[in-house]
Amino acid sequence: MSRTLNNQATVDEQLADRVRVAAAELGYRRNGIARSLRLQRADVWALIISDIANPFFTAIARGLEDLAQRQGFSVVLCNSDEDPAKEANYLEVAEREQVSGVVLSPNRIGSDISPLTRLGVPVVAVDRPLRAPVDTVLVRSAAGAQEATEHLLDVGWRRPACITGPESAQTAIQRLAGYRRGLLARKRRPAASLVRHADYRADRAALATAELLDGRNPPDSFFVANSEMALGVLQELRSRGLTVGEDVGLVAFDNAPWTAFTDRPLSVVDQPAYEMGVLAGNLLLSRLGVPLSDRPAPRVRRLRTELIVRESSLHG
Amino acid sequence: MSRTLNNQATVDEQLADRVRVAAAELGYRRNGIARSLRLQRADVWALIISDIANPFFTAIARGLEDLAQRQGFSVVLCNSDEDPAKEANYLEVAEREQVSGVVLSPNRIGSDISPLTRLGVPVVAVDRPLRAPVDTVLVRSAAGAQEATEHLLDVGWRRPACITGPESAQTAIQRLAGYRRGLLARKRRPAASLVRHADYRADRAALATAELLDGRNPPDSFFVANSEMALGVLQELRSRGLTVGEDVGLVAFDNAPWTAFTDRPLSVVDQPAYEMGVLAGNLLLSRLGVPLSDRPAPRVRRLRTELIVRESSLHG
DNA sequence: TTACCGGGAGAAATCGATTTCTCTCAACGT
DNA sequence: ACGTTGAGAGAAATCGATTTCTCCCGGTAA
Repeated sequence: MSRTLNNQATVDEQLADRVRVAAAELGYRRNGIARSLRLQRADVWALIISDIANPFFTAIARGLEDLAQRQGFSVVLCNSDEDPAKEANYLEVAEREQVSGVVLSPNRIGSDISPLTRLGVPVVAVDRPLRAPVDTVLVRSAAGAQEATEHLLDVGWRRPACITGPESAQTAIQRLAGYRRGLLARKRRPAASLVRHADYRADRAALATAELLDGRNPPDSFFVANSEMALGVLQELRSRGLTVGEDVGLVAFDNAPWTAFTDRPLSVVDQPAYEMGVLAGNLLLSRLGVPLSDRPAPRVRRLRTELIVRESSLHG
Repeated sequence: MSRTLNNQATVDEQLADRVRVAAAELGYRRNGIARSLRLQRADVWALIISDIANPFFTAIARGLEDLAQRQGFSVVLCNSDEDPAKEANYLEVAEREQVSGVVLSPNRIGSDISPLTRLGVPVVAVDRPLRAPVDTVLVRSAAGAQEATEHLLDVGWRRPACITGPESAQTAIQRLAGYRRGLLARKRRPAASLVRHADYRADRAALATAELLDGRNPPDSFFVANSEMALGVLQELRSRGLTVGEDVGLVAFDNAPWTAFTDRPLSVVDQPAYEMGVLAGNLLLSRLGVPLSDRPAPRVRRLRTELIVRESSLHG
C-alpha cells in the first residue's frame, strides 16, 4: 500500500493499479499525522511573524508560501503580535508538531530558539537579526534610509527630521543610522533635536510630528521609518494645513498599497518583502535534507531597498 | 509517564514528582504528532482565508486566534488567494493533518468540504455563505450598503453611483442589493447606468469611476463596495481635480487603518471583522466535544455593520 | 482468618503509514 | 538438474503518547 502510493519501483504495475482502484473506491485518505510520526517530520513550515496586520509581513508570507507550495510544503502562519510570550508559545507549537522548518521575525534579538535547533529543525530569521547563529534575511535598512535622506536633501529640502521606531528595534536603529549617514554624506550635521523615537504606530508618530514642528528650529521635511507612522505624520501635517510635496517633504519606509493613493502619493523606500520570503524559503530548503554535521555555516543575506520617488518628497 | 504529565488523579504524588524531575533533567519534550495520532485530533484549527493582504481578513484572523489561544488551540493560517485550487489543496491539508476545526472564507458557494464533514471536522464559513449546511458568520452587507446609500442621500447628494465587486461574489451582490434598497427607501429609482461591477481591485475601480463620470448623466457621489476599490476611485477623482467630501461624496466598505488618514478621511461601513473571528471560533468550540449525532443544526449568524461618518461623504 | 474490593503501577495494545525483515517463486548459470 | 540470485509481496517492527489490560498488594468486612 505504502509502496504503491509512494510510487516505489519495486511494485508490479498491475498490482499497483488494483491497489489504487481499491483505495479510490474505499475513499481512502492517507493520515498525515501517522506519516509524520513515522518520518519524524511534517511537510509543514511555520512562519512566525510579529504583526499580521502589517503588509510588509504579509508580503513575506506570500513569498514564502508561493515557494513552499512549489516544493510541496504547506506553511503554517502564526502571529506573535510583538508579544514574546506568544512567540515562545508558537515556537513550542512548532517544536511539538515537528514542522520541518521555521521562518521567524524575532521579537527580540535574544529570542530562544534552542529547542528547535537542538532537534535539528532549521530556523531562518527574517527582517530582524537573532543572536543565535542561523540563516538570516535582512534588509539594507541603513542604506535605504541613507538614500531616502540624501534624496530629500538633493531635491532641495534643508532640514529633514527622522521619526523612527522604538530603540529596542534593530530596524529602527538601522534606519536612524542611515538617516545620520545621509546627512553626513551631504555635509549636514545630524541634530538630536530632529530625531524622534515613536513606536511604529500612527498615533505616536503624529505626536512626534507635532513636537518637532513646535520646536525652536523645526524641520522642513521628514524621513519616517515605516508606513503606519507615515499615516500619523500625514494626519498631523494636514491638521496644520501643510501639504506634503509642497510645504513639507516626506519619505517613508514600506511601499504599502495605499501609499500610491494618498494626496500626494508618497515617496517610499520599497522593501523587497516578497523576495525576502522566497529567499528565506530557499535558505530553509538548502538545509532540509542535509544532516546536521554537513550543514553550511549560517549565512546572512542583506537585500537592497528601492527608493520610489512619487510626489510627497517634491520640493515646492 | 503519560498519566503524570496529564495530571491524572490516580498517580502517587511522590512518584509523579520523580517522573517530572527526570523528564525535566532529560529535556523531555512531548511529541505532539504521536499525541495527535493517538487522540485522532490535533489541538490546531485551520483558518483558510481568501486574501491575506486584506486587512478585513487579517482582523478575522486576530479575533479567531485570540479566542483559540484562550482555549488552548493554535491557529494555522492558510491563504487561498481567491484560487479554488489552492483552497482545495489547503482543505486537503487540513484533512490530512486532522485539525480539529476549520474556519473558511469560501471562494465559491459550492466549495467542496465533504472530506472534512465526513470525518466530523466542524467547519465554519465566514464572510461568504456555503451551499453545504455549516455554521456561518456573515455580515449584514445589504443593510450596511443601504445605510451608506441613504446617508449619502440624506446629506444632500442626489445621484450616488455604486461600484461593487464581481458578480460571482455574494458580498458584491448583497452590497449592490443594499444600494438599490437605499435608493428605493428614499424614493429614488435605481439606474443600471450608475452601477459598475469591478473586481474588488483598485485599478478596475478607477476605470469604472472614469466611465461613470464620463457618462451622459454622471453621478455626484459613490458607494464603493470595499476599501481597495476606494483607492482606485480616489485616484481617478484626484486626477480630475475633484475633492471628496466637497465636489463628490464617497462612502466605502471596510474600515481599513488608512481610511481615517486620507485627504479627506473616508466615511466607511465598518465590518466587525474581529468579532466575526471570535464568533466563528465560538461556533467551532460549540461542536468540538460533541458527537456528530448530538450536534445542533447549523446556525447562521449575521453581524451588523456600523456606518462611520468622516468627511468624504460631506456635501460641499 | 479468608474473601473481596480497589488503588496504583507496570505491561501491552492502539493509532496508521513507513520501513525492514522474511519468505516464495522464478529465472539464470554452471 | 541443482544451486544461486533477485524481484516481489506479505508479515512484522517502528515511531511515541495514550489507553486499556493485568496483576499485586493492602485494607476492610464478613
